[in-house]
Amino acid sequence: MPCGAKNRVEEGTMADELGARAPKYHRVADALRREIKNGDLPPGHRLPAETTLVERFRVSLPTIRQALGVLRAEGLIESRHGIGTFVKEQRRLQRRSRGRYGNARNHQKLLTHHLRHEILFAGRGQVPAHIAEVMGVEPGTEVVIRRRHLFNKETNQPEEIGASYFPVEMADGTFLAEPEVAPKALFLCVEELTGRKYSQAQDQWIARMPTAEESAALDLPTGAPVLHVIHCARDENGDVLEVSESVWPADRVVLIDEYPIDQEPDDSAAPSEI
Amino acid sequence: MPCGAKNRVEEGTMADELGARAPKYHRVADALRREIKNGDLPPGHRLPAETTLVERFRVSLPTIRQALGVLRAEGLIESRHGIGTFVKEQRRLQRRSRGRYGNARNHQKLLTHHLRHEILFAGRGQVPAHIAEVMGVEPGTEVVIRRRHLFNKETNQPEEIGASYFPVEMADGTFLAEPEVAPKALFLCVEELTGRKYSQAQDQWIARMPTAEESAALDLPTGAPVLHVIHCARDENGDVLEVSESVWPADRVVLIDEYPIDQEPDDSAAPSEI
DNA sequence: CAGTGGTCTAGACCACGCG
DNA sequence: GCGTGGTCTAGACCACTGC
Repeated sequence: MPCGAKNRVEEGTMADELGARAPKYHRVADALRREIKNGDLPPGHRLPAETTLVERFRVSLPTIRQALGVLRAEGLIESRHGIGTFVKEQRRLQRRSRGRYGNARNHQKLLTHHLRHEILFAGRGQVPAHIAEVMGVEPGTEVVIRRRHLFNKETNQPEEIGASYFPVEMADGTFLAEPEVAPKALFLCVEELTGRKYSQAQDQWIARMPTAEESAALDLPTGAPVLHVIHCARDENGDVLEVSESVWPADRVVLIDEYPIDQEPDDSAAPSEI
Repeated sequence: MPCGAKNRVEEGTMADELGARAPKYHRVADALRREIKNGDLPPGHRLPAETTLVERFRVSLPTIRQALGVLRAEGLIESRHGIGTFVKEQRRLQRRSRGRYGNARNHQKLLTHHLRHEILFAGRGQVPAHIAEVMGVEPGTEVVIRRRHLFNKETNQPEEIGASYFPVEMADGTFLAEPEVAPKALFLCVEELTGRKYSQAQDQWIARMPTAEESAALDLPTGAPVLHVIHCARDENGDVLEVSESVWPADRVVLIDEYPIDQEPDDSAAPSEI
């Protein structure tokens, strides 16, 4: 540094907001975050080049890059190699989660007609550990698996990674094990094939960071998390008819769930000690 | 580098897994990830020191740190300053989301008896923009707000950040605007105070990266996302009784939702074009 | 005190997208 | 070609923890 001033980051603009002892990258991130939040840097706008920020904040390039890394992890900005760094559009598509069942019974069609289905795999396979747990079977048990990617028909953007798992004795030999797109909602197919009715469900909601595969398949920017739902449907006897899971890019999608609130005390739901 | 070999990262161990053109930090992350996944580095185990990894992989310290940053962002490891870097325990606490209502009607008590409540604020205030939207009021409208932090009684770890918002004309002047912990589930209090019944709900599920405040309040490791639910409850006329939101540390909590599946086609849920 | 991770620097070269 | 971000290096010093 030319003069003796230590810890000077755009003196006067931000020195008083955080203690002077906060890391430089933190203070740079804070200053940029404030400009984004208050509208000086609106969504879609390009940030100054990293080298420009180096001059402006009087810190080194790696420090600037660390600051941008913070904002990237917060989902506020997105960098495109060779082009620049941009303020992200914060709009999320709204997708229905549970109105699904009643809606599909009504219209007897695919649950998600605004999406293009791509069946990656359909057939027998070993159940993954996290699915085995909710299915109540040993890890590695053979099940019928259907893996799919769903794309937005308009933008062609990937919007969901999904998979369904069925007990072998129920689904093997049926078209559930064939890679054609089903003619209507899967659960209606299962009900027809087996004569059993979907009557109760359990959903597990998980937020986590994506695997490298998910990151590529969903076209996720670095640092963006995913929303992962594991859905287990049973008949009235409590036998598992289907376990399905979906993974959404959380920076682009919010899930909406609408349901009635019971007016009566509820004993049916096992009160699991948690 | 002493010899001319470019792109040599622990030659022979990993060079063939990814193309030799993959970034070094990527290949280092991959090698460590594999050791974690296959159990060579079990949960809770300490990784070798960064300087040790420098020697082992023959790359520079910043590169090792970048690789560890990848794994940290995936939630696989956690660094503790002055101590070391550890493989994270992947267990998540299971918390119920929806059984809530029926359960609480049954037992007439607090929804979450395993948690310690800390009321941060109770009283009138301006409704935040994202809540105003679901409430159907102008941003900045005055509402009654209750903000709370919930801690695990056993471990004393923060487990949820929550807030409830009520229309002023409904809640002002009642104990809902006072900072004492309510004697039973809030919605039962509201039903008693207003004589109106909670009859329908909408939940929005969002996964995102935490703000700095949330990161501190929930004691989140760097790179861990949060699960954010915005819950809107209405009476049978469609009037909003309460909007509440909860933010959970996604690396420690999974939300469980159990519900019956309708046997009849459902027309009630507005089919919103999405 | 020694060992750990956290911050910061001043460079270098590469890969990408566009004009 | 030029400007952008992506990768990588060899250092330095600081801050935290536990012995």
